[in-house]
Amino acid sequence: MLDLNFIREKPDQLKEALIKLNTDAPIDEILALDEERRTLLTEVEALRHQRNVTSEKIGRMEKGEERQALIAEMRQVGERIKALDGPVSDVEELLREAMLQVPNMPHETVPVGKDDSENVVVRTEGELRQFDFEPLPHWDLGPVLGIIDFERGVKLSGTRFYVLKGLGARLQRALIAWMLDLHVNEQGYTEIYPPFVVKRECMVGAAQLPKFEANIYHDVEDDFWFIGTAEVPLTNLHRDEILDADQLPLYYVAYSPCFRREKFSAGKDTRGIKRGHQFDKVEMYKFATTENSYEELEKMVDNAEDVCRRLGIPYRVVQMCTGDLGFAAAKKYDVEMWAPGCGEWLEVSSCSNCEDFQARRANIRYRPETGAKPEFVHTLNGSGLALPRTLIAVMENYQQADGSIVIPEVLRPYMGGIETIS
RNA sequence: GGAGGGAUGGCCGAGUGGACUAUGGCGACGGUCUUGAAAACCGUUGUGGGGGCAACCUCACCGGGGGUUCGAAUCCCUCUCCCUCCGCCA
Repeated sequence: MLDLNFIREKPDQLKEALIKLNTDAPIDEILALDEERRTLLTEVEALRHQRNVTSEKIGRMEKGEERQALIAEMRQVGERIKALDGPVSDVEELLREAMLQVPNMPHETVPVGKDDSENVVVRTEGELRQFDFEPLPHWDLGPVLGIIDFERGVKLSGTRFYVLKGLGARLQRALIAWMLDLHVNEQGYTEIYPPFVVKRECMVGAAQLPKFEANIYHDVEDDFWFIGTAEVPLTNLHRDEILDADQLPLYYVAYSPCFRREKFSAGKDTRGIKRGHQFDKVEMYKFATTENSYEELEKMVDNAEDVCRRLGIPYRVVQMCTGDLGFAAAKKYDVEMWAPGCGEWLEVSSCSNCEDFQARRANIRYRPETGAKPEFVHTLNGSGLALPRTLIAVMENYQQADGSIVIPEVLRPYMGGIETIS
C-alpha cells in the first residue's frame, strides 16, 4: 500500500509511474473518495464533539425540565450521527479496497521497459559445461533413473503434480537441509518453521490479496489460505508490531511447501517439474530500516548466488525492468541457473525490496530511536532457493554419458556419502 | 467435542453507567542530589484519523463486530483467542 498523503499530494508522479509499470490503478477514484471521506468526517466529528460536551453537562445537572430538553436534543444529534456513520464506513471501505489495488512505485534505479523482454542481465557467473554427448532434459533423466514418477503424480492429484522417489526425494531433502544450514550458519539468518495455511489478513498484509485471489488455494470451511510462498507467514510474523531500531535488520529463513493454482500460466511449462501446483522452497526474509534496505537487497542476492556457486552451477543475475516488477516490489533481481538439458535459464530465486509497501499493509513499524515516532520498516524477500528448479539444474548439469548423476560435493554429507545416482 | 474462567496502555494490574487526561505499580526517558554511580525525590511517558503556518483544537481506540443509552472499559448479543478440567488423539 502507498501513503495516502503521497497520492493526495503527488497524483501526477504516481500516474507517471503507473505508465512505466505498464499497469493501471484507480487513482482518480481514490482522490474522490478521500475528498468525500474528509468532508463526512468533519461533519460527524463536530456532532460527536457536541454530544460529548453536552452529555457530560447532563451528567452534572439536577433532574428537571432543562435536563430533559437537552436529552431530547442529544437524541436528535445521536440520530444524525447514526445516519452519517453508514456513509462514512462505506466510503472508508471503498477507499481501502481501492488503495489495495495500487502497486508499489519502482525505485529510481529500475530500468524502464515494457515487459520481461527488457529485463537487464547484470552478470553471468560460472563456466557452461561442455558436453561430449547430448545432455538430456530432467523429464527424461528422472523416469529412467526411477527418481521422478510423473504418471503416478497425475494419478494422485492430476496435472502439474509429480512424485519424487528414492534418491530423487532424498536429493531434494538434502538440498533443503544444506541450504538452510548455509543460511543459518554462514549468512546469519534465523530459521523459522511457519504455518503453511494462514488467515485472510496475512494474505492481504503480504500483498497476495485481494489482487491474486484466483491463484490461491483456499479452504472455505475454516477460512484457511494456503501459502504460495513462505514470504507470506514471514511478513506477518511482526504484523501489528512496533520493533526497536536496534533489533534491525532481522534475518529469517524458512523452508516451506508452496501451493499455487497457476491460473495465469495455463498451458505454460507443463513438461517436467519446473512449474507445479505444489513445490518446496527455502525463503530468505529481512526486516530492515529505511536507510539500508538497498544494501540489504544486494547482500540477499549474493546469499542466493552463494548457493549457486557452492553447487558449482552456472547462473546469471537479471534485473527486472519496470514492466516486469510485479505488484509489491520496488526493485527486483532474479537469479537463474543454466539447465543444459532443457536448454534454458531457470529462475531459481527472486529477490525483492518491497520498501514499506508490505509494512503499511501489515502495519509493521519500528522506532528509529527512543521517543521518536514509529516508522514503517522495509521488507525484503528472496528465494534461497526454489527446489524443483534447483533439482533440475543439479540433475541436468551433473548428468553423465551413461545416464547417471554425480552428487555435488557439498551435498554428499547430506546424502549419507552417496556420490552418484544411477 | 463438553463444562467453567478470562482478554484493560511496553509489562503487571484496578476499574459493574457520568468527575481531570482510564487508578496504582514496574519499566523507559528527563531532571535534582553526587567526583561518578546506586538509592531517594520530582517530572514525562500509547496509536491512528481530521483541522490549523504554528502553539494548538478535535474524533476514535479497554480482544473483533453489532446493540441499548443523552452518555458504555462497565449493561446486552455475537465472534475470535487464551487458561483450567474432562473426552479424543500424532
